[in-house]
Amino acid sequence: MRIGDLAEKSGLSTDTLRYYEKIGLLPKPLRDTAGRRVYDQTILRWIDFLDRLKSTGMGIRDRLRYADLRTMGSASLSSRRRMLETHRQKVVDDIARMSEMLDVLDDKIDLYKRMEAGEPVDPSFESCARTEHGAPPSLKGHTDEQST
Amino acid sequence: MRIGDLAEKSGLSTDTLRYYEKIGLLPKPLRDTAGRRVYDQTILRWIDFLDRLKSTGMGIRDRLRYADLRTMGSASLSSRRRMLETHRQKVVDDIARMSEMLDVLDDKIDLYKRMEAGEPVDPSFESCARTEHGAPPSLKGHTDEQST
DNA sequence: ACTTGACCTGGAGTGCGCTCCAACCGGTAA
DNA sequence: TTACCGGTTGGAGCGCACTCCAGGTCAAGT
Repeated sequence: MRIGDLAEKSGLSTDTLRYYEKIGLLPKPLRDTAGRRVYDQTILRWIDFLDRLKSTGMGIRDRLRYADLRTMGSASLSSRRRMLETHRQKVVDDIARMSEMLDVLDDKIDLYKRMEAGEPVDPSFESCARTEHGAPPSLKGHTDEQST
Repeated sequence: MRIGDLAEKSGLSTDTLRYYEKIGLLPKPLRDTAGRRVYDQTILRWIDFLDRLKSTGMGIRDRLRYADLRTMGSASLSSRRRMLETHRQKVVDDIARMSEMLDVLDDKIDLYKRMEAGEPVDPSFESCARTEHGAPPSLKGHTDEQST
């Protein structure tokens, strides 16, 4: 498997694969007689896991640290577990934040729909108190142009 | 309310507030006689909403576009609604991806705990087939050093 | 009167994460 | 043989989102 095949299978560009190798995220692969990188299938699992770490918000530093620990073998097992547990908590927190935002968005989308329908809406009585809608009692007469 | 107070209340730095103003995310505030920015309380709701958009993965371009639409008033209501609906779907997808990752992490953390306890573990039989653990039948004898 | 501190502007610098490029090399097919 | 294709390297460039700094103004407190 050469770098082009791996790019296709992994969804990363050849440039990105070489970049990941350069910074140490990917192990240095074997080379064929012409000096070209030759990959084993197993690298795909590692890339997939790296992608997951990245797409769930782990930065390059931590991914690099995890990759380094991985090369150290079983001696680093507990360090890696602790990293994953820390990351797990971040993911849990992120899911909570995302879910909250979903409520905010639903309220807002609903409000906009009602306004588009020409329904008279007083933002002060909107259910969602944590968006920029929902004026406090002290503010009166603000319109969507000011608050949204 | 001056920029320092707003920074404290919003959690953004004064530099960031000025930067947001420069690129157009925040409306240009009034100035006092000395040329200093004076903010109204209502800006806090807008900043909070911008923060939410950002922290749920909306990039600066789209936030800028939304901010621009906002300044156009009610004429942009349906465009804004469509943007929010698009973003809502992204958030839903993100939550799904995060939740999936949670399962992956739980499996992996559990595996590591068992390995730390000295329990013999054959990664081939691991429950989680979508991580870099869980070798396909064709691969045999790979150890954590190769696969994790 | 002087000092302190918050503010002002414009512009440079930073870190992340790629992405692109020039210039080159080697194997294969017409 | 020639042309092409897919690799190789090192290094430059880019978009995002700030962050920091120099050098200045102004208002208020001692």
